[in-house]
Amino acid sequence: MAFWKPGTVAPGSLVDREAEKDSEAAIVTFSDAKYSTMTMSEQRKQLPVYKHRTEILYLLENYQVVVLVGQTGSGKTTQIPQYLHESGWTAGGRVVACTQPRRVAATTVAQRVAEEMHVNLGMEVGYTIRFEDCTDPGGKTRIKYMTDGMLFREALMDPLLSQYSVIMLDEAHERTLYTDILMGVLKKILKKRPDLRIIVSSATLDAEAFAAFFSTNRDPKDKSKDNTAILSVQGRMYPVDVHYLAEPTSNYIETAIQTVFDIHTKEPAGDILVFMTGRDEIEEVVSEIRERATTLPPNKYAEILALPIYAGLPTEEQMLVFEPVEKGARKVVVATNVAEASVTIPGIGFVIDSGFVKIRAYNPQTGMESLTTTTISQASADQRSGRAGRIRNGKAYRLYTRESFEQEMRPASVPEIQRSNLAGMVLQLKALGIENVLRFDFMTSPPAEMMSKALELLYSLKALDNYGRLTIPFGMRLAEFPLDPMLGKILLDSQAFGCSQEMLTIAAMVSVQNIFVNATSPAAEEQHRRFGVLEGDHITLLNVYAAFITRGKKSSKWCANHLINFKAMSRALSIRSHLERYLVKTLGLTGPSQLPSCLGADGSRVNDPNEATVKIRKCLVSGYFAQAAKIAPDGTHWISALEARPKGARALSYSPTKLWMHPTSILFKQTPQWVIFHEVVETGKGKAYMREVSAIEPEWLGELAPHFYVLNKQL
DNA sequence: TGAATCCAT
Repeated sequence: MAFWKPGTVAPGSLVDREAEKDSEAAIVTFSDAKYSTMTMSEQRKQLPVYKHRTEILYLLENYQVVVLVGQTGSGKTTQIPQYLHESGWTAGGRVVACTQPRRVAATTVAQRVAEEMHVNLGMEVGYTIRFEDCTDPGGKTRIKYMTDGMLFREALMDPLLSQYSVIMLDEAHERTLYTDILMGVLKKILKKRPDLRIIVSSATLDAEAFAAFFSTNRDPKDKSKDNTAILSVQGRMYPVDVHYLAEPTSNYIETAIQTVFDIHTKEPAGDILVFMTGRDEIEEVVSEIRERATTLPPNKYAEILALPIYAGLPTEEQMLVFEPVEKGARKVVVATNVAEASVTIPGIGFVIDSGFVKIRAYNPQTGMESLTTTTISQASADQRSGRAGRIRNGKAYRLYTRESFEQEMRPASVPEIQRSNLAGMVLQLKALGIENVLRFDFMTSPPAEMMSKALELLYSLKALDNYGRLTIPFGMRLAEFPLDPMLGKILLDSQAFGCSQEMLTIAAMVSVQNIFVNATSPAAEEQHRRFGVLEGDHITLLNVYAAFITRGKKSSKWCANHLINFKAMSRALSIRSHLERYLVKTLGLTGPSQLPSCLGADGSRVNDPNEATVKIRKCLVSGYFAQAAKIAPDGTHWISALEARPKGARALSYSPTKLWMHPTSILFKQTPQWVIFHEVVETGKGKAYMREVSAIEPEWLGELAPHFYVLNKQL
């Protein structure tokens, strides 16, 4: 059976593919080098998805949207794009895209597929992630792995995504912000491009919902009008025995530790993975296990090795969890949610699940994000348990009752789009020509209040006009910038302030996390202070960066000496150079040398330093004016400047806000009267901490944002 | 006066 691909003149034929197989098999006998060729192709056929190859291709002929329910280990991500390529979907210069929620996934999967196809990565098979385009500039790339956010951005350049014949939205059940928006955008594109095909790869739970979202069939009785189909593919997973607590625990940390020792003393070999919510808990569990392990009779039980893993941990320490332990010893990895989907630790036979996770949620009333410990969803619980069944039969110990799982946990987590700051996304939708964003077809709509808040901010940044239309050229330029709108505005305005070089550095530095290694230690604080200035964190970061490229010669040794995270600095360097390229292009300049600086090229202050820091901080105010605060009378905290706005000019939904200086800020022990800040994080204890803070003069708010702080005498 | 789930552009 041959398949016809809409819009193609050269359908692939099974004859060709049979010939390929023959030649491969024939060559095998000649050399060991080619032997690996056969094993790779044999390996491909062993994957569960291979059995569904014909069916997948058939469905794609007949349905615009195929929802693929595929469990872990089915091989869908690496194989389906290859099947499409082999059967002609990439003929005529067209491309098959496969989106991933994470950068690492996009790069590693592309690497693997390039190996399977015996091509160089970046040619027939490539990937695109932010700031890294590993595809063929000559247009030879046929299979493209990319982050979901990148595909969304590509729609800005080409609203019909015309080069793609098939787009596979992988891991759609994770419901990331960009996957969700892409679904709405693709639904619109499908109306104009009947030749386009979409594969939505999802977990069992929401397959019907995805299909219903894309369905254009208004007549459920007439199946011939269906444009969507659902297909299930088995995974390669071993069964996992799930155990619940008989009674709820009041202390899951202690219960987790006890369960570790129960497993260790009663169960056969196999490493243990423990899910906790954050660094503090992880360190506590790890040190308790280490301590109690010393009391076990050494000749009776194997050695037990407890290791932490979380995103903020330095890379070298993270790597330890992937190393095999000595024979006979048992590894206990205590992890945050990184181990649920982002990181796979080999050799896990047992999972202990606290049932909790920290999630970030945006509060439109205060414009702040909070970080709170929440009960996980049933889908998360199953995903966590599944981590025990990757090598052989496993066991999962859930530190909650079956009743709690069935009655208290929601089936799936709240989609990201319902708990995010939507300003950047709304701006990009406007740039895509979607004027009425409130009526955009979302798979799950965000709360109306979050949309209003986003529109209000964009209006105050002058990216939207009185009618809610994108302003030209400013709003359009801002939308094209791959940054948060407030940060984007300071870069676009930096030319007028004469400090573009400095703002590029600052924007890059606030975009990476954990510049200081182990920032809470006294030694790290001391190093931090060496770069510190009273103007605040932004200029301190500028000093760190300048020292890194001049005195530090971009070396890892210098970083180690100053307790600075080398990986973070390298990333900042790369982000900066990309932002620089964008800024040069957006401003219509010929090269980076045309971008003004208020300091010397090497970061030393050749001009009046005071004048320079004023320029930089004023420029920050031009983008961050909505995030300003004034010190409280008792000097212990700050009050959001929104409080100082006249009633009529206050945010639609406004509540007065106390803000605290984050202990990692260089201004922690200082009392600047007025500040602006990059972000606020509200912790579980209900305290809102400002991060990346700079001292400002209140007059600047009136001068640079008169439309925002209307006639305010209090400033 | 004291603190960091995790991604993405």
